[in-house]
Amino acid sequence: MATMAAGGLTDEEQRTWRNFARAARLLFAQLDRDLSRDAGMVPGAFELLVILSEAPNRALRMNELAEATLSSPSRISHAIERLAELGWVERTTCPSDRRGWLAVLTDKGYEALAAAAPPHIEHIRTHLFEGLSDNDVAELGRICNTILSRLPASGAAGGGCAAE
Amino acid sequence: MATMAAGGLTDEEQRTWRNFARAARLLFAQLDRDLSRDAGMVPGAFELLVILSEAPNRALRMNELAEATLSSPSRISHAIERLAELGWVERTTCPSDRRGWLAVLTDKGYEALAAAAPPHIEHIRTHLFEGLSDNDVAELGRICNTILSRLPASGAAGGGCAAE
DNA sequence: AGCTCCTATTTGAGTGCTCAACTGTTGCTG
DNA sequence: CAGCAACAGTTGAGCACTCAAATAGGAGCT
Repeated sequence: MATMAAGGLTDEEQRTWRNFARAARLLFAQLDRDLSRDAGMVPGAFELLVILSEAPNRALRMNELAEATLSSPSRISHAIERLAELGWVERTTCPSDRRGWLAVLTDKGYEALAAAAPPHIEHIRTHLFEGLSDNDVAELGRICNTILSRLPASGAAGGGCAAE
Repeated sequence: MATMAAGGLTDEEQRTWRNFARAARLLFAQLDRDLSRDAGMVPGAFELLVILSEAPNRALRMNELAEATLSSPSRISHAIERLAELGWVERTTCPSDRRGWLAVLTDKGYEALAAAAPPHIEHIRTHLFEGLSDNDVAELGRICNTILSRLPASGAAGGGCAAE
């Protein structure tokens, strides 16, 4: 029944596209659920905390956060406000540029991250990697890197940014 | 800097995970933007229209829609209401089960889908497939299918459901 | 019939995201 | 050193999704 969604894709491409979309969405949904159940963490908060924890002085400017998470300044602004209400980050003015703000990970935020990380990583392993061979993992990484490199404003190759 | 997010993953796994997550999110975000720009279609609406268009009589029950799109009954209920307001679907009572409702794709909805599909597919090709070899496509499909098959409540293999 | 449990769906409150203004800074240019 | 475009970030409205509660019909048992 290769009707509407078929267009100019081969059968193989259609299958791959649907599998890729389903796998990605289901996987992210599962991980988000796990994270919110285990750590009471809203989807996306974890990523912000990780990135901050890896930054020098555990601090980053808002636009750097936006870039690192591939999201809009607006989203970062809202999200950091929520994290600040939880006491997980603090905002300090940027010394070198009075327009800017630094989001700083607090000790409390670091602890929340430290508590959330191990189960989360375990879930990534069980849901994503456990069924894949070493070769599959390498192939998947390579292919995704290729996809990334062709997407607008991606920052592909090796892991991008300072987030590694 | 393999700190918090490292845990029990190898370097290769970390790289693959980050590339996969970035590629998937960036790709979906791009396609959603394209779709909403070209067709004024909210993310997710397209998928519903496709599934309805492929169903017998262009009609499906709410729970079937939920299953096919891997989403909650609640989301379907809200989403179909929005599509109904646009005149793209209609709701009729289900003859065999008075609890149920059928969502039926209208001609207007079919036209909207027919207009939206070609550019969308073209975008899938350019963003996802154009940089991949035939072998990459096959590998990616196979790997995603493996991932799917190990995820709870997935319905993997060959394309799942009637959606092919 | 009547009871009870299960399934199908809707509803509404709450929350996070997007998009389009808006405020305040910086730094280039004449 | 004005003037002004570009930049950094916030704000608020609007919308889509989630979760829990509510409605309502079916199915099986006695």
